[in-house]
Amino acid sequence: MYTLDASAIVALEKCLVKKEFFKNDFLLSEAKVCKELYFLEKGALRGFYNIDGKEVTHWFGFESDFVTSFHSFITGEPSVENIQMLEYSICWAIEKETLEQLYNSHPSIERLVRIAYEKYYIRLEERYVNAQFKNATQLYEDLLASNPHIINRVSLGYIASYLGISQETLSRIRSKH
Amino acid sequence: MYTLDASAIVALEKCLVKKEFFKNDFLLSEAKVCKELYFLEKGALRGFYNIDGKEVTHWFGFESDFVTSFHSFITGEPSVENIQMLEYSICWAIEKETLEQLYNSHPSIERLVRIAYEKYYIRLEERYVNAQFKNATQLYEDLLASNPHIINRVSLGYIASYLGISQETLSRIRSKH
DNA sequence: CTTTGAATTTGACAAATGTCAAATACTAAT
DNA sequence: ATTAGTATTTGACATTTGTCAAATTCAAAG
Repeated sequence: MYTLDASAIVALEKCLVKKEFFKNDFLLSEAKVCKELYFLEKGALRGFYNIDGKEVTHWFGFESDFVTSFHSFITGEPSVENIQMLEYSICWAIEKETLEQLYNSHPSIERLVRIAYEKYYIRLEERYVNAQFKNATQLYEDLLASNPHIINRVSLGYIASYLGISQETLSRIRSKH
Repeated sequence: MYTLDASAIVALEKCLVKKEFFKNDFLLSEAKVCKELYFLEKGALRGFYNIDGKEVTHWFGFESDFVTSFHSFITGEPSVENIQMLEYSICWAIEKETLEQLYNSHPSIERLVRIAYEKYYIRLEERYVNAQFKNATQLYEDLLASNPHIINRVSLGYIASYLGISQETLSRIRSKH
């Protein structure tokens, strides 16, 4: 893991704003432009779309994750997704403009972000390939193997959605142990 | 689109190596560590996995794309994917170590890459959500709408694989206009 | 401990897509 | 133009997963 130099840490800390949220609070609602990036110190949350009247959870965030609607944050367009807390959570927020000023004054911060994007990119790529080429049972077993803690913190309806399968199918998979 | 300052362009050009490939040549074979990033000036290629004895194409590259096995390039682990040319192509290659030296001497190059990752991340995210929550017909129609040129340059078997559906299903969708 | 609402499971059936084999169409080289 | 090899389409059927409704289980509040 890349670590910032001391002066960058000082500069960054001056720009972070602590925000607390309770279960079910929204960090972001669709149609709003997301102008902040968040670091999730404690808690859990989900990103979801409303598609044809249904909520589709496509992503979870946990401790130490960077969180935002990346599409909205990067493009400046209104968000098409919602971010909602699954538990009481503590976030540190930074404005997009502030972050970009920090990039100019502290290249090590831009490097930290570049490396974070690399990590997140390959993580998403792996999920993508799995989702497309594994069946429902394999997806669930892989999740159990790689992120067993999710099962204990997230309700099964959200997990089914995250895996791209119906809740009933997930339930049937679980009933076969 | 972000543009480099003049000195960065000069420095970068000194580090790029031109490579030509013919149709069906491999840019990368699985099990090899991918230590280079490529800029595709001209041509087309595909990334694919061998899963259970079947080739699964999960990605295409065209003119102006950055190309590599991101997982292998970033982690330094052996590639699990192959990259193969679909046509005669011209690439510009840069070594990972060389690129990292350029990050240090020219922050604008690191910025260019950071912005490229942002773009690639949200592109992948969009594909991911589509793949998971649209049916085969919608996926094909979306592809026609957003990337009509792909149909003319890539064989249907690869496109079916890319969309995560069987070639027969794609053929039946097409027969209904 | 009981109640109430939410979460999860189960059953019956429908729909979408995959698989395998065969037929047809296309392409490039002779 | 002919041929050989490849790409694409079609048919018949199997399999997986989704949908809807109902039953059951769980969890929090009183």
